[in-house]
Amino acid sequence: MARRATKPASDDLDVRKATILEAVVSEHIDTNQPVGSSSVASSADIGVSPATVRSEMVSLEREGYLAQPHTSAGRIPTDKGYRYFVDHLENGVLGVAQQHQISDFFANVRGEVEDVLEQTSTLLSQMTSYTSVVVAATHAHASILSAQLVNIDAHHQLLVTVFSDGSVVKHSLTPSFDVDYETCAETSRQLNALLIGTTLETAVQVPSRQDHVAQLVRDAVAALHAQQPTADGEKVFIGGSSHVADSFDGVETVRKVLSILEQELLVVSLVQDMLSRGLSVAIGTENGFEPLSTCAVIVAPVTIDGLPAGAVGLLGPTRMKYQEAMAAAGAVSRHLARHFGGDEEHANH
Amino acid sequence: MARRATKPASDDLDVRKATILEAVVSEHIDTNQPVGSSSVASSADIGVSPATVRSEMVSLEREGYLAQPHTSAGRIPTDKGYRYFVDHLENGVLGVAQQHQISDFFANVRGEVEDVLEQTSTLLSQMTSYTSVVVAATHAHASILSAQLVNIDAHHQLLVTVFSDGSVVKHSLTPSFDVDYETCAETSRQLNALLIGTTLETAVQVPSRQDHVAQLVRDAVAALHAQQPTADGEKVFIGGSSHVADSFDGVETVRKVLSILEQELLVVSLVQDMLSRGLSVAIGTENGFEPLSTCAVIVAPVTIDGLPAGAVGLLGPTRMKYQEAMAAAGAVSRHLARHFGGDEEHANH
DNA sequence: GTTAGCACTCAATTGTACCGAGTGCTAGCC
DNA sequence: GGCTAGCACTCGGTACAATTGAGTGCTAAC
Repeated sequence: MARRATKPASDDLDVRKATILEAVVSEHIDTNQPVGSSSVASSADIGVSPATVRSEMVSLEREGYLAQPHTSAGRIPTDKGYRYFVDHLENGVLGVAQQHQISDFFANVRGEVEDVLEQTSTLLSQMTSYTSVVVAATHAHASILSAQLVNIDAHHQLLVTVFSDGSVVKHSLTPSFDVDYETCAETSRQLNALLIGTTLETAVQVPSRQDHVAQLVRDAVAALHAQQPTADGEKVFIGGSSHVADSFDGVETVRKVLSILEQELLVVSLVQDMLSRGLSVAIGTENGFEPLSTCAVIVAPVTIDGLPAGAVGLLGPTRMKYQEAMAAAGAVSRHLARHFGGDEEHANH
Repeated sequence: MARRATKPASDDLDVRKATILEAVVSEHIDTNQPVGSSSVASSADIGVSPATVRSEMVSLEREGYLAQPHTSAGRIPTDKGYRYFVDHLENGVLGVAQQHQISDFFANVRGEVEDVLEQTSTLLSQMTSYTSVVVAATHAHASILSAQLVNIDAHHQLLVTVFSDGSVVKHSLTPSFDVDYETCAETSRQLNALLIGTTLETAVQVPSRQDHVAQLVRDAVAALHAQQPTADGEKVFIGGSSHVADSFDGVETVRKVLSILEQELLVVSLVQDMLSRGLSVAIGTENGFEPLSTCAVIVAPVTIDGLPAGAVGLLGPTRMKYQEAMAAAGAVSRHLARHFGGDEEHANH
């Protein structure tokens, strides 16, 4: 009660305690069962009896790394225990088969950026058996390459805007007056003159004239700049949500997690939040969403030509296989960066 | 064994049998429990004793409408039993609250078609507590209003095509030669001359010259016409997949169903198949996918200005609340048609 | 044709005993 | 002083039997 021996406040543990903790965590990840002192003691490199392990476990429990479901059961890692485990994990290497799987995928993938990202998310979830998340960053900073107003019919026009990052956005206009082809063409010309080279963050000077073309230009610019800062253009691709069903016990947990995944905005903000806090793994309550308190989330930022371009992530139970999952996420993120970056081809073959 | 009394082959039942069957089905839908003879007997308008009900049930079981989990349990409807029930359901009316919910939604909804459909799917799943599916038909028959080649950089061009149904499609081109702005503009002009007014099913005569512009035109047309007939442009929006978790007992079933839902092509073909067979409800094995054999699927086609434009659907357990669900799907489908059809506004306000 | 009565079946529940994995503590050992 | 063998104790899980009760099928009488 009074004096503790060596490391009081530091989060560093005794070598032996660390070994024990790691043994408990990895065995629990394997078996999903409470881990007892004897199986830890027999676990290879601990030359010490179960009794000793036990007393160390008591201490680890007092310090919050382990917990006991009930008196006569083994120990389970707490979030803090997992955290220690993850922090002291050396970077894993991917199996050769998986490396090949990734390379093959990126060698053969076709289609537009969105298609590639969607398939990437499927790949990642198949590789890991966890639910995967691929987030493509907003194009708020991309400049406009082209803006064109297309006449659907007299009362419906479509503003089609192409950005320098290759994204295309459409906005419907429904003016109260009739519009003909020529008016559209003229509006397109003025829009191009006005918008090309600007970003969505640039303020532009719209014409104040009262004619129809000016009116359309104003409407178009307004529609374009009206992007909700929330829906912001991030695209999210979620793959393998069926894995949620086998990652968690308890239907209620499954429902909660699925229900979070349905809200893409939440997912985006979770990932963004982790990136901004510099976290690559969020364990249990660390992610800030109560319904996800039995989940762990792994993210790996994707950086293309030095710029943040999004992230890939994995969501699994706290008892997930961190090393494998982190290695997979990392590898896929690097491949993505290479695929879209620099001198490489942009999307299509 | 020899003679049966009245209706031998017809799928029509005795009035009393029908009443009993309906009582069993609706009580089982309410309780998710096998239904016994006595609770059917006491169920209102059957002026008959449990014993009589029992002997009728034996006969219903022989004819395949009911099944018994085990000897001393009540009866459960078979798929055939549900089918009879559904076929003899008079059209339900939606609750006032729900009618309001739908009207409010469509009065306030903003954004492009895709956004509206996505939100519609969320609406439908929230109203019914089932997983919803919204399918927007392909634009194979829509004609091209505009085709433009935009220069991303010297080696990357984006072909942006606008169709008469308001859809916008992009295709990346990566020619092996450098392309400048003027080449792009000229290509765009030729593409427009060539493509405007055609559909993707129209064959077009591409130029056979060897200059860069002609090359680009050929590439662009090829990319445009290369649409997989499968991925065909149908958009699918799935809402409320978390409801899968509380619709089914058994993690394995949940996993299977989610895993089907992940494969959008499967979902589309399921819906298309049902539409082409003129089915509005597929119960259990009727839907043709083994993993969905404990599911029922409801679809309601969406017809805009007389043309098939897609469908809305609901997926739940075979013991779903058919009347409510069908009413909801029907109402939403009608509102969608009105929202996008005729003189109404196209998408935006 | 209907039904009351009855014997029967079988899942679900309850109670009991037991096993064993795992613990915490302590006394003795190195 | 740290480690460990030994031991009493805890408590979830399992196995088994007894009991309950919802529900059936059959039959004889109305």
